[in-house]
Amino acid sequence: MRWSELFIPTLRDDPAHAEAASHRLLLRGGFIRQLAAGHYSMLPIGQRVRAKVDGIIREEMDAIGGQQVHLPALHPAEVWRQSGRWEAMGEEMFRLEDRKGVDHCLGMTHEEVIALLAGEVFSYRDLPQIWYQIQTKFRDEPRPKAGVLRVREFTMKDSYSLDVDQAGLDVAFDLHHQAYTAIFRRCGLEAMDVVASSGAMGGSESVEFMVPSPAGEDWIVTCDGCDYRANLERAVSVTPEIEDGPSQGRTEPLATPGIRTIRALADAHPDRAAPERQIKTLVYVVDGKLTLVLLRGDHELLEQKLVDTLGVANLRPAHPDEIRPALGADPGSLGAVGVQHLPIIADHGLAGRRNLVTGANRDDWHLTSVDVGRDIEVERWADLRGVSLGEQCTRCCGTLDVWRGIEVGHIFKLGDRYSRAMGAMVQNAQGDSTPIVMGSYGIGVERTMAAVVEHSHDRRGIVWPVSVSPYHVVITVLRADDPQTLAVGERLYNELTAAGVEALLDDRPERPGVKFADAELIGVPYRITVGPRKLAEGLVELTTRADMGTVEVATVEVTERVVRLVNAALSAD
RNA sequence: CGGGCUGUGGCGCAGCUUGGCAGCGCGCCUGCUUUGGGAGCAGGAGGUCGUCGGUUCAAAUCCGACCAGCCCGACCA
Repeated sequence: MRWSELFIPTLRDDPAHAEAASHRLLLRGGFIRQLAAGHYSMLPIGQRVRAKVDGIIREEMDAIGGQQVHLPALHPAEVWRQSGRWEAMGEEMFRLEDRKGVDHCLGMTHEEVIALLAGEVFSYRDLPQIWYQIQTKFRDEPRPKAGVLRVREFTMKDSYSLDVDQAGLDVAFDLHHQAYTAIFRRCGLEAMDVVASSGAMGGSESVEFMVPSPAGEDWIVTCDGCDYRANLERAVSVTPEIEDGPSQGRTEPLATPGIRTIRALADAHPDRAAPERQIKTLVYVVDGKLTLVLLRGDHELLEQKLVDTLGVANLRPAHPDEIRPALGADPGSLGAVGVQHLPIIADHGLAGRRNLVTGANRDDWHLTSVDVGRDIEVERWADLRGVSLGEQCTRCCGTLDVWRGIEVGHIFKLGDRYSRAMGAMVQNAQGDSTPIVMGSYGIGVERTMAAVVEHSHDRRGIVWPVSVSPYHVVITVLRADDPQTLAVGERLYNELTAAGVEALLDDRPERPGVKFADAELIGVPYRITVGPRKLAEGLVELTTRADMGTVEVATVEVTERVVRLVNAALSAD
């Protein structure tokens, strides 16, 4: 294509209000424009990049036997009511009514619709199946941010596996794991697979694909001694033993006027109330019911772990006016000693502990010499605490690191939750009717694009890998008004195009600086510079965007050289 | 939803304190010159100053409400 005929509205200045590198550079480079918070238009070169990512995804999905489908984005509420998610999805789902007053929603995901289709599979002989689509999803995010990294309307590749049993699901899951690894590698990303929480999807196992980036919104825990890696929501670490000393026989009250925090109590009584010797008592409302959540004083609750442990959707911290009638004190003086009427869930870090300090359920008083087993009736033990930087790995005793990542993909083993709800049954080899075992697998397409930019840019702009770049090579004609120079540019363009290389001919009547700056901003991996001076010696220049290295090449040889470079880059996948 | 900030030609901003002709840079259009790292000169086009209401002889400017956007947090398959 001739640049002079394209719509590539590059901006000379950084846009205000664009912090994340991908947001800033995709805007400046003329790839995207914002319509509203969380809704972006893809401009021509942005669409080309997205099509490249789509193409890689399709190739890899087809390679594992996936069949592409296309499902409606607008769903009747009835379908979601059948699975119970019409209520469970809450405010994140866009809902609307048609003219007859019937409820509908914009699809956030398609387990229900797929499970309905799966109802047309009757025999295990027709399994396994892998169905996928690349389609727009809608989620009413409370806070869209960072350009296309977190939006309310986006393209997702979602696929679904159907199997007769768990062993089949394991195979489909592994196939997707391999396909995702290949997809992200081909997009130039170093995506890491980490153990993850299944959240509201349900299911037995899930793995996220994370790209390390400060722009990411998830926290990832990795070990420096082994290959342990997990989302913070699932990560565990060694809890060092604390020496509590002998039991004191019974609890003792301690006047603590005005003290409301773990820190303040530790400062007031450093001898016996260090944070690790206190019990942190939190009160949550779980499905409408007050529940006490206990952790060691120096540990933080990771709410997702509580959600996963209890298997509930509705959970929030209790308000003080709900707590006082139940426990008789305000937050700051709460404890679980003697509490019989509320469920108590405690973190493993408190197991077997003695001589601890906790609130007395009486304002301005605490209790000392508290033994967890003796004085507190824990109904359920669980891993509830968040891992911190520098703690020990449970597998190898190595040191844990915590860093930010962008979630570009997530794969789930769902089981039969949706097939049961939607009536997707097959007959197995024994002739018994059995629910289809499903898996669900997603990739955020624009988020993957943005992750590539986050991962690969410099002060000049984006550095696309050949595989997803809007063009493979840009031919920068320095004097587009000089017929001979332009003719050489056009000849190279025609040769490259004929050889299957996607070339962009910069024939604009701009000065060289403008053309160089734009080419670097939009990140095309190779640039051929055609100027009258070098041309007189039969030479052009070939510049590699990644390192900005430039070599002079004979005009007659440059096409072959670029074809070789591009093909090498594409086949390296 | 809580906290902070911002809304003025396409982009980046000034003007607001102290009310009085709506400005600057870039970009855009025309012409001439220029052409290896975001050119120069000359002449132009383009703005309901986020919206609504109030105060006033007079509002971009003061007051109120609302809307939108950005950042932090909460939230988030």
